[in-house]
Amino acid sequence: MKQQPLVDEKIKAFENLCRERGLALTIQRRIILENLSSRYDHPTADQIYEAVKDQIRGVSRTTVYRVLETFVRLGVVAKVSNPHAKARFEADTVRHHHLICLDCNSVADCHDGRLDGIEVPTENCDGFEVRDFSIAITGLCSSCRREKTL
Amino acid sequence: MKQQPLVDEKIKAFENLCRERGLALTIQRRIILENLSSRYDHPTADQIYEAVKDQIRGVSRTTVYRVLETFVRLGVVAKVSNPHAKARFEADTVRHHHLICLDCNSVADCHDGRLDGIEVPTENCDGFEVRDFSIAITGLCSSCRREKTL
DNA sequence: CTCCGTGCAAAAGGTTTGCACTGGT
DNA sequence: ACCAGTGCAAACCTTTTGCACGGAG
Repeated sequence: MKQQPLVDEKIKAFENLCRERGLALTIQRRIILENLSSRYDHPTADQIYEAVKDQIRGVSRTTVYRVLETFVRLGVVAKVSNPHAKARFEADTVRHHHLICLDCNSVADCHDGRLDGIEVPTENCDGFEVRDFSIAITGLCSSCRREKTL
Repeated sequence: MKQQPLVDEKIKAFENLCRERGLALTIQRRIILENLSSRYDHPTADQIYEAVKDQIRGVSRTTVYRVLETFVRLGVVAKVSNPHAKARFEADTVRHHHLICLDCNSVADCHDGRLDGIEVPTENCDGFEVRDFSIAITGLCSSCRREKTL
C-alpha cells in the first residue's frame, strides 16, 4: 500500500477542488478516490466497484463509472492507455511510465529519472501541441518471466 | 494515401508468410490488409469493416475482428494503445510514436529520429523483461488547436 | 478432399443513458 | 429547499463464441 500521507494529500486536494468548484463531496467520491489512491495496481472500473461496494452501502456500478469519469475530467486521476478493451485508472499524476506485461496484461508503474529528461519534439509534428507524454514499455513482468522458464 | 509500393510490399510479405505457415490467403485477409496498409489513420475494427464491406461481398464484422486478431498474432499489424474503449489498428510495424489528441481522440503517427535513441531501463524495473516501447504523446492536434483559437 | 476460414446469430462483457429519488450544500 | 449526484434498469456498443457451410490448399 502507498504511504497513508499520500492518500490524505490526494483527498485533501480533492476537498479543496470541490470547494472551489462547488462540487459535492459525496461519500462515494471520497471512498472511490481513497481506494484508487491507496493501490499500486491499475484497476478497472469494475475492480474498484468490487473494492468499494462493502464500504458504501448500496453503491452502484454506474456511480463508479460516473465518479471516475468526473475524476478524469478534473485531472485528479488518469485513464491509462493499454492495448486491451477495459479502461484502467490510476491516481498517480506525477509523470511516470508503464510496464505492460504481454502475458498477464498487468500494468506496473516505472518511475525512472532517466526517462524524464526525454525531449519530445514540440514543434515538428504537424502543429501538434504537446501537453504530456508517457512511455508504454511492453514485455514480460517478472512473475510471467519466471513461469516461462519453469 | 501511403505510397502504393508500401502496400504491395506488405501484401507480398503476407503472401510469403501464408505460404510458409500454410495459412489460407483469402480475399478477406488480402483486402483487409490492403485497406489497413493504405491508410494513415488508426481505424477501429468497425471502421475497417465499413471500408471493406463494399469490396467483399457479404463480409461479416466477425470476420474483420478475426482477421485483425490473426494479423496481430502474426505481428503483421499492431493494436494501438489508446485511452479509449475501442481498439485501433495500424499496419506500420517500424518503431514510431503516437500523437493522441485530447479533443478529437485521433491518433497520428510520429516518426522522429530523436526519439529512437531513447534508452529504456532494461534491468531496473523489478525484473521486467523489455521487448519494445512506444511513446504516447498527448495534446491537441492541429485542427483541434485551430478550432480553439477561432 | 480436407480443413481452415467464414457468415450468421446470439451471447458476453464493458460502458452509457433516462428517469426518479436522495443527500450535500 | 435546490439541484447535483446517485441508484436502478435498460439500452448501447464492441468484441467473442458456437455451429454449419464453403472455398483455399
